[in-house]
Amino acid sequence: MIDPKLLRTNPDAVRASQKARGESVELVDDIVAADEARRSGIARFEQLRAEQNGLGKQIAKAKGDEKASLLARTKELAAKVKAAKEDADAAGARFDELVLGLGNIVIDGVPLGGEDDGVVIETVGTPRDFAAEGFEPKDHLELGEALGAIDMERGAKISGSRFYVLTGVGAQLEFALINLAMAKAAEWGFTPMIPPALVKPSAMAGTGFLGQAAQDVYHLPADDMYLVGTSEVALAAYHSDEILDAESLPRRYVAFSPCFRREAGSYGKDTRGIFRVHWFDKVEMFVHCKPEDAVAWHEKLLGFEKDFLRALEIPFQVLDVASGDLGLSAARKYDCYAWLPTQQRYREVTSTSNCTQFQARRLGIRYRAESGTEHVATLNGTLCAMTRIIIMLLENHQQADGSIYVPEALRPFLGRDSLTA
RNA sequence: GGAGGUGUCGCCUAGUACGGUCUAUGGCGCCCGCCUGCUAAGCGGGUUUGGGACUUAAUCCCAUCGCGGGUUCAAAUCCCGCCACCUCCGCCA
Repeated sequence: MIDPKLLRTNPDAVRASQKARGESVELVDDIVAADEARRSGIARFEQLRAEQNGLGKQIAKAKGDEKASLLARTKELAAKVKAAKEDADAAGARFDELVLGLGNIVIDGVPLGGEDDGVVIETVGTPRDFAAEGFEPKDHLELGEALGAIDMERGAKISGSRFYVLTGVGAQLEFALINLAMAKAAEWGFTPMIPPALVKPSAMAGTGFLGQAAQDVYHLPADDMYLVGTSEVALAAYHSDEILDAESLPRRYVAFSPCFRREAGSYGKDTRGIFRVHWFDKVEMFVHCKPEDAVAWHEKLLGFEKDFLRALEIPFQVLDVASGDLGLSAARKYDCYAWLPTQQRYREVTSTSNCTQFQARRLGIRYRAESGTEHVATLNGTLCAMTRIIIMLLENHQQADGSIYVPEALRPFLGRDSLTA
């Protein structure tokens, strides 16, 4: 949720942000009107209620006839109070409904536009020239099957399309990646976490995944629970309705969790292999910090992501994601796109978002500031999405003989320097 | 899943049988001040959270006793539903 005060003090900023997102600007006017209605409703209720409270005190002391006449008066008032309360509640609900659909305020400097308007701000490493090496690169599935690392057919047999089984070295590779990621994150000061992958509606709504993104989320109706698409959900909700000590910030968490995505609306896209699947495991970084530190932490998270990809010796680009492609919660987002040889293009492997105070407001995560309390800022960033990274390792590090070079950083965790069939 | 118990403003706690000076008690901790060679002790005051009135401060108003409803002029207190935790039983990695 954006700061409701902003609607009164600077509605133009909200309109501009909404426009940048390619969303309805009229919605802002509706919300401003709803806010006005809500506030006047509350004022009316509070005034009546004060009157009623005053009478109540007199009644408590009164006796006999005086009490009877006071009772008659206050009964009438009570009906008015009840009606005013209902009006105020309805206006409040209307406001909430509208304001929760409003995306975060886009940070100045974010490129304007949609999916294709992100700006490449950095390119790291150089894609290999397989032609010069004298062989045609194989894709990750062909390589993975030859190594006995990926079993798509049985994945589909067990769970359907877009499911897989990591087998043998494939499974070992994931464990090695998890351990490398966790070891690095611990060095950077993150606390390791293993949170639930099944969460309540409040956690899902608080992180902004029940809006436009709802069709991509698995819901268990029998229990009204959701399968998370990222551990960001649990790590954000971890401190919901808490007031943190300022000295305890920034709080840095790194979590391992499975991630579930319905991939509705991506029918026919990336159908081969494990690029786009309904479930994968991920190591995710999450930061709760003071609002004024959020931009700096966003850069740090991006730095950690880059460090990890560099350690795996994978060429990649950094994209400053355009305003129309941010998702509800993010005020700015950087994606890392790694080079995928068989597609001759960069594909997304990580994503880091600065959600400013948007999620914290919805979830009630505050800290004690010099004067009063203040909502924290939350940020998240992918450290290692297993399936995507496995793809990149297999394809980028394949050798002419079908073996896979293992980057030095990963060797201590995998216990070998190459993968062979 | 079954039976019972508990949930009060950081922590502990009084209050709930009987609805109304509950404007929620006391202790601990913390903050400010006084006192005092220093420290401790002592003394006085403050200390839930959110919203609002006011230019600020002081002050005041509304809501808030796990959450949501209901009864009532009036609910921490009575009724209903839910949630969390504890104990026991059953089941289970």
